[in-house]
Amino acid sequence: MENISVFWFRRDLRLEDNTALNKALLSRKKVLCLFIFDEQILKELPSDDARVNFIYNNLCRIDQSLKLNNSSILCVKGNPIKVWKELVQSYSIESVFVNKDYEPYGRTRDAKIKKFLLSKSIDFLSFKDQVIHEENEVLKKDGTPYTVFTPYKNKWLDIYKSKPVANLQGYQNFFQKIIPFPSLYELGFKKSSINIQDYNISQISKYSENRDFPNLDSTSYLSPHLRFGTVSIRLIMSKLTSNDDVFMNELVWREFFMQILFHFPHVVTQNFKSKYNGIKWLNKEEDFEKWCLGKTGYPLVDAGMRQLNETGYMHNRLRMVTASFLCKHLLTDWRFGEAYFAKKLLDYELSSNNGNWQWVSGTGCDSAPYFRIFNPIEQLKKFDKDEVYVKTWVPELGTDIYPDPIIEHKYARNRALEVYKKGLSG
DNA sequence: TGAAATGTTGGGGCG
DNA sequence: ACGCCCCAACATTTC
Repeated sequence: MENISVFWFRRDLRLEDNTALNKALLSRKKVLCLFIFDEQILKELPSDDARVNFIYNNLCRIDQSLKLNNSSILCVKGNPIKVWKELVQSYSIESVFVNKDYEPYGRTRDAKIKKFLLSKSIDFLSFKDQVIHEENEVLKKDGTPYTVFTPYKNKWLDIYKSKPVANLQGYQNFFQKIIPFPSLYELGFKKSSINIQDYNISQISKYSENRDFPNLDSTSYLSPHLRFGTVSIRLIMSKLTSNDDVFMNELVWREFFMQILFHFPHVVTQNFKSKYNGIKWLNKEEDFEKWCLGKTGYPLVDAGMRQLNETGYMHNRLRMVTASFLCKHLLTDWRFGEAYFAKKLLDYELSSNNGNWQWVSGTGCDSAPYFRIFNPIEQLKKFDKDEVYVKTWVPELGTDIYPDPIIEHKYARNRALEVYKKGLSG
């Protein structure tokens, strides 16, 4: 049996500028491409999940280009460790190439599989690909991680050197075998009504002037593509100019929260700052329901939530407004909001979602102070003055079907200040 | 990547 | 001309 390398696709669904794939193709062994639909993860998802659809469509696209070269993606569904145990029986594998995953679940999974493969004398080689700087590349002088954004960003920029984007080399090195690609139905899923759209790089140059105005719809729609790796972060960085510093900041925030999650994995379930542990959340079920459905009676909050529910996207400013409303006005634990966003957002990324929810709730590292409370009426005046955005998503606005405010702003504000103050310790 | 409360200033109306 | 009041506009502090 021919010795081969395996390249395992995970959240890097592209052939272009893919670090581990390029390394594999240069390894002088034929490269078999693999994707595993992890049943552990899939079983939590609805059968028409848009993100599964997106992954599936991108794998199909890649499989089609590989088939032009008499190769294929081996696409299977199962428990990753079990899949690997079968694979080493069916193929004579010399090395396995992956791009590094930094999330707790991925790290545990990879460690287990690496151990198994090494026991079979198979190399497990992992590479930095989804970030510019990974967890231990941006550290303070004493070698510990940053927990404050600005100094982190300064160091990040300080050590950034642009690298040329790698071209795909060695198409002829793909393992020559045509393997049928499973249908979405065979994987236990069906077509979603929600679509992940292409990104639009040309919006980036206007990011700093437009970013606060949701009605302009001037977002790049990059986030799901960075999440699933359908574009490389190096390619995006290479498109930025010195005028794009505000946009670049957001990319640095992305890596800031990734390294926070890496070094402080307790944030997944706990406050980053334990002195906020004493906050007495009200967690009223009916309030949370109304927030989820976009029926709070605050037009801007409701518009944001309905945009999320209907499209899987939410404009950045609305993420702050809706999150602040849930935590501060409704005194609902940020974990409920985080879980809802995780379920709905097409660009859901554990590190960013968790980091930003904790930022809003005041419990996170370098977060907004607890007494900073967004006024949804003021925010509407400032950022959607002509009410174009709110009317798009809340068509019944102004009629008597539209509900009265769930809570009075001034009362809610004072209540939040009190409850937060009382809950603080240390 | 807030907002409200409080403080200060300065112009205009008026006696 | 002057002091007084009112209040808008802006600045600072507080939450």
